[in-house]
Amino acid sequence: MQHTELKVGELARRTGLSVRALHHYDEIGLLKPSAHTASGHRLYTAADIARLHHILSLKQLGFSLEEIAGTLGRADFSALRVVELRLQRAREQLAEQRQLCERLDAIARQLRAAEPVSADDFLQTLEAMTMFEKYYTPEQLKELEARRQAMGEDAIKEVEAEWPRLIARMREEMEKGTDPATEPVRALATRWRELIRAFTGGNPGIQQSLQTMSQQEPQLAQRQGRDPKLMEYVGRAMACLDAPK
Amino acid sequence: MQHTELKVGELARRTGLSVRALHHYDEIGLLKPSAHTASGHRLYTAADIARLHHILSLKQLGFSLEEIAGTLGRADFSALRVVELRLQRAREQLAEQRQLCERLDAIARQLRAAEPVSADDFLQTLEAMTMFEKYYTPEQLKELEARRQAMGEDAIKEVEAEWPRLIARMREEMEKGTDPATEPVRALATRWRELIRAFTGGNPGIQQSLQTMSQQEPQLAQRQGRDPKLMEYVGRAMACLDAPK
DNA sequence: GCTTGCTCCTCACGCGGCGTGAGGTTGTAC
DNA sequence: GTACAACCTCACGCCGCGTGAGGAGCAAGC
Repeated sequence: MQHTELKVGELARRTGLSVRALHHYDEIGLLKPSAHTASGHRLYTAADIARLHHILSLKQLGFSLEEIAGTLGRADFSALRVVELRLQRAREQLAEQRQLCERLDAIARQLRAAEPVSADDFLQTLEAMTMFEKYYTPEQLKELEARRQAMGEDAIKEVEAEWPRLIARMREEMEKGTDPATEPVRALATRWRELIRAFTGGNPGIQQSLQTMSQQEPQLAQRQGRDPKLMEYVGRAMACLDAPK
Repeated sequence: MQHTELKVGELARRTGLSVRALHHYDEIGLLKPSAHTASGHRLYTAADIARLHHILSLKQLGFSLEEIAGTLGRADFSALRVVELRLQRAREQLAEQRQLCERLDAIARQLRAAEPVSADDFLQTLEAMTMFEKYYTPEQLKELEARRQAMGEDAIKEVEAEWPRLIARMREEMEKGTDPATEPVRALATRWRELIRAFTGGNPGIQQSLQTMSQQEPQLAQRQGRDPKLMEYVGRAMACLDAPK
């Protein structure tokens, strides 16, 4: 029984840790070898090795070195409570990871479905997605996704291409000073309303979220050419649609 | 259009970032404000803000600041490839998180089922579990778990209490020098075999894993009092069981 | 004895993404 | 003029080590 004390290298080899890690544990007081040679080499006894195994067990469960030190420090801890707390944290992290995967997967699917996308388009899409996640509830997002699926890729692209044209034509009329109650503004406003309805599906919650978003994020509308003046003009045209001719 | 340039504080407020974070992005060259006041205050232009939004989008997807800088640096990257790589990483992390949750949950269940457990028992159980995860395949672990469920807590405890007694009695006989072919060693060996069979369920894979574990981890057996000499004695007793009387 | 080659030792900096001061200047309001 | 907020630039701290640098201990072969 003379060879029970190990030097760092040996212990590192047996546990799969690095020598540096063992040095670190020594530094922070987590595992101090109970003996040293005359020349200062660390000697780990059987008790040290047992402690190290406990440390590694707790480490596998995701505890920080500080938590491990605290736990091993006083032996009167409630194991169940410790584990349950850790489990709760792990569950939260799991949920976050899952969300992240879903986000990435959604983006990847979009990218695969679309033509090779320019970097700019990609970043713009990303921004739109984060915006959506900010203003729409998860259920609303699911409904929107379902509607997109139902419409099909091509139809979506058509709509996305139509919007800028519609906005441009509306602006023309506004700048010409056309009365919003008359044609062709009535027709444009009707189409405008149709496109919005195609998006919301008539869901009042989604309508509400859409409105909130466009109010809170004016720069988004701005980039699409929907500045406040134009929107006011469109608003008047809509009102005229509802009013009897 | 005179108020489009923002100072750090304003930008921080609008994005939810900290001023320090923006300083950091400046330091590492990720987002350098394109203008400064005469006195050196940072002024973020609309373009800077747009870039920041891109940065935040990519950050939400779990990219590191360095990766983001690289991605935004050259505009010719393949969005799909970038996202797919990130997705792969995220999936791996998700799998790890899930495993961790399962481990923690298994331990929590054990702790809830058992009486209030001492810290030492807890750590010992942990060690046993990590050992098991090392030597048994996931399917084998599931089978073991199922068999435990079927046996019930109390039966398991009885067996766990019986083992040390059985080992002690076997050691007595060995030290008395009893012929392993005779009673009462035959009875003890028979019981020994029964207990092992109750554990393995006769599954040859599990039998194999059990053997591998006890060979690779002699200190585990040692702590239970099953030293090499005793095991050799048991082995002889087993052989006598199989041989005709 | 001396060298070779391995293991051991003690500093000490580095990573990522900032938090958190310290200590000083600028800008704005009363 | 004076308060107070917002800005500035260092610079250290976190966590769990990796990765050297520069030197001493230790067994084996010449």
